[in-house]
Amino acid sequence: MTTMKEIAQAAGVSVSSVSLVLNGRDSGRINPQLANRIRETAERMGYQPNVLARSLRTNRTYMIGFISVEVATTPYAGGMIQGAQDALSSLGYMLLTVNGDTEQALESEIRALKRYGVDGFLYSAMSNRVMTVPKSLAKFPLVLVDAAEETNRFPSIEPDEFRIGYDATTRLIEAGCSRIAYVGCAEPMVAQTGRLAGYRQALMDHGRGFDERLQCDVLNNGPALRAVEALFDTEQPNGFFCFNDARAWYVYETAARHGLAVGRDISVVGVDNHRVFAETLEPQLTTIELPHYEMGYWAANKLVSMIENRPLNEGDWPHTTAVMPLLDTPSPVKVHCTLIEKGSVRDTPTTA
Amino acid sequence: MTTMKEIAQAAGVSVSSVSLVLNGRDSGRINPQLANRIRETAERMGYQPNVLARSLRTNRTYMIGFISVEVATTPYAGGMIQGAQDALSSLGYMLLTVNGDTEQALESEIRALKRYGVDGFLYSAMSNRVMTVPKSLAKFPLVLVDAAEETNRFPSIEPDEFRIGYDATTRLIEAGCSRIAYVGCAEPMVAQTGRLAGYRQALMDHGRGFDERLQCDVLNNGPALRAVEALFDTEQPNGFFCFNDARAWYVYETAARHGLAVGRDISVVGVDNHRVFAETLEPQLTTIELPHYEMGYWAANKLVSMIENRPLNEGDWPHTTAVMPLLDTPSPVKVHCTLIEKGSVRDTPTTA
DNA sequence: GTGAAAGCGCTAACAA
DNA sequence: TTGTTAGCGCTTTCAC
Repeated sequence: MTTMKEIAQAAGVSVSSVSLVLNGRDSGRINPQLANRIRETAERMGYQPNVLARSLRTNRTYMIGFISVEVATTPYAGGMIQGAQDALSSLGYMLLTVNGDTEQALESEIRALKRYGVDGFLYSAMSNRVMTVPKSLAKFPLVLVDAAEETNRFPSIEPDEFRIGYDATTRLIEAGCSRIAYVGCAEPMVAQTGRLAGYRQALMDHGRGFDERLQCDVLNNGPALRAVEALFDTEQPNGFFCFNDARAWYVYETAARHGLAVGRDISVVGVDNHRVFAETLEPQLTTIELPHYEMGYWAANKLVSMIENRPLNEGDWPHTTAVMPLLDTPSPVKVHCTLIEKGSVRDTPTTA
Repeated sequence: MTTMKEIAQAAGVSVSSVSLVLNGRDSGRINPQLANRIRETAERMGYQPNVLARSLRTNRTYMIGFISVEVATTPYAGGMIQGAQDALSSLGYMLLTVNGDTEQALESEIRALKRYGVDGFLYSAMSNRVMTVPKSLAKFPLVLVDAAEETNRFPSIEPDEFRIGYDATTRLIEAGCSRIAYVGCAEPMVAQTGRLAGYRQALMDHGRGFDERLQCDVLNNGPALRAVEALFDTEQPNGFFCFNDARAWYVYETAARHGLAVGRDISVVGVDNHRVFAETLEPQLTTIELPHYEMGYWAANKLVSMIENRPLNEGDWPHTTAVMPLLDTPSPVKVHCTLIEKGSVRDTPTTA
C-alpha cells in the first residue's frame, strides 16, 4: 500500500499538500499544476487511502453497524442488508453486520461495534413483537428497519400493514369475490393486527360486514391444513387473503384436493415472505412482496443524512412496488406499498 | 471513550505500562500490584480499546470481508453470513459484508475492503456456475463458501451434492419405493449434476437401472406443473427426489389433484432451500436442508486459522445434520451432509 | 519493573 | 501558495 508520504517524496512536495489535493481541498490553496502532478503521481502509484488512519484523526469511520435481532436467518434479512449495502456503497460507507439474538450477544456486539467506531446504527428486529431499543444505543445516530418503538424516539421504516390488508381485500372484492376469507396466524403478530384491520375496513367500505367465521387463524403443518379444509367445507369462501406463503400453501393444497382451481374458481392474494411462491405459483397466486430491500435502502440513506447533517434527497427514496395479478387481470398490476417514516407519513414515488 | 492515556493518568503510571497490562503482556514485567491497580482503574472507567488505533500500529484490523456474488438476496446468504458472524464473533473478529453482483461493483467493493484493511476474505458465489476468483484477491487470505474453483488454489467448502442425491435416493429405496423419479431443474446447475449422479449411483448400487423417463427436469410455473402431471400420468412413480422446494411443490400439487397422499401413497424427499416447506409440510415432506450456516461457520474459522497461522481446531468443525422423516420412520432421522475441504476430504462430526 | 519516545498514516492548525 | 508541526490512540523498542 502506497502512502501519502511516498507520494509526497515522489512528487517532491509535502504530505500536507498531497492530503489537500487528494481530498479536493486544494482550490485556491495549491497551484493547479502542482495539484495535477500530485494527482498523477498518486494515480500512477496506485494510491489507496488508509481509511483507518484517517478515522483516527477525524473521528469518522464511514462504517455503519447493522444489528439484526432474530431476523438474520429469516429470508427477510438478506434483502434489507443488501438494500442498506447498496445505498451505503454509493455513499462511501461500509456495513458491519452483527446479530444480537440473545440479550447478552446483543450488548456485546454493540460494544464491539462501538470499539470499531461506527458512525451510526441500523437496527432491525422481528416486527411481530413490540420492541425497545437498547439504552446503549440511545445516544448514537440510529434508524430502525422493519421495526418501530412505541415512543417514536428514532426514525424508522416499516411496511404499512393496514394498507396491505386493505389493498389486498379490495382487489379481491373488485375481482368479484363474494366471500373473502382471512387466513392468518394463530400466534400474536403485530403485522397481523394491521392487516386484519385493513381487511375489515375494506369490507366495511364496500358495504360488507365482517364475518368472524371467515377469519381462520392457524399454526403449522397438519392441524393448519385441516383447519383450512374445514374453512372450505363450512364457509365455501371464493376469495382468500393469506398472511404468508405457508398459509397460502394450505389454501392451494385444499383447493387442489377439492378440485378447485385457483384463478378460476377461487382467488388468492398472499404475502410472499419466502419468494418461493413467486417462482412456483405466479401468476396464479397474487403475491405481495414486502419491500425489505427498499426499507434497508431507505434506512441507510436516512441514517447517513443524519450523520452528515443534511436533508434526505428525493433520490434516496426507494421505488416500492409489488406485483398483484388477479383473476380479472391476466397481466401484472403494479401496486405500491407505503413506507412509514415516523413523525411524517408519505408515499414512495412509483415508477410504473 | 476513555483512553489509555486517561487511565495512565488516573493510575499514576505510564501508557506503556497500561498497554502491557491490558494486553496481558505484563507477566514478569509489571509489578502484580500495580497491574491490578491498572486493571481496576480501566474497569472502573469503562475502558474500551480503540481497535482502529491499534490496527494502525499492528497492521491487523480483526475485520473480515464477506463478498457475496449474486447470492445476497437469495435465502441462502443469510445462513452463511450468520454462521460466519457467529464464528468470528467468538474469535474477536468483525464481519464487513459487501456484494459484488456486477463485475464492476465487485472490483470496487474489493478495493473498499482493502482500504479498510481487512485481514482476509470470505467469498461466496452462486454454486451453480463455474467460478473464478478475481485476481485482485489472489494474494490475500481467502476461503470460498459454498463455491469452489477448478484450480483448488484456495480452501473452500460446499455441500457434497453427490451424497445428497445418493442418500436421498437410498432413503426412498429403503422406504420401499419401486419407481423413483428425479424432479430437477431444466437449467444447467452444478448442484444438479452431482445430485443426479448420486441418484443414479444409488439406483445402480441397489440393482436398479436408471430410467430416463423418470427424470423430469422442469422450469417454473404452469409449464412445470403440467410436466409433473404428465410424469404422474405416464410413469406413476411412487417416490420423488426433488431438486428444491419449487419442484417439491409441483409434486405436492399434482398429488393432491390426483387424490394421492404424500406419506401414504407416495414418498417425497426434497432439498429445502427456502425453509417454507419445513414449516408447512413437515413431517410429510422429507426435507434436506443445505448447511449454509455451517459452511459460513467453518469457512470463517478456517480463514482465521490461516490468518493467525495456527491449525484448525476440532471445535471449529460445524455439526451438520438434516432432518429426514419418511414413510416408514415417523420420527425424524438425522442424516449428515458432507463438507468438502479442497485438498482433503473429511466428514463433519455428527452429534446425534 | 517502569517510563520515555518513536511512529503507524493521516488531517489540520499554524508558520512561512 | 506551500511546508512544518502536532497529534488522533495505540504498540513497542530501548533506556533507565
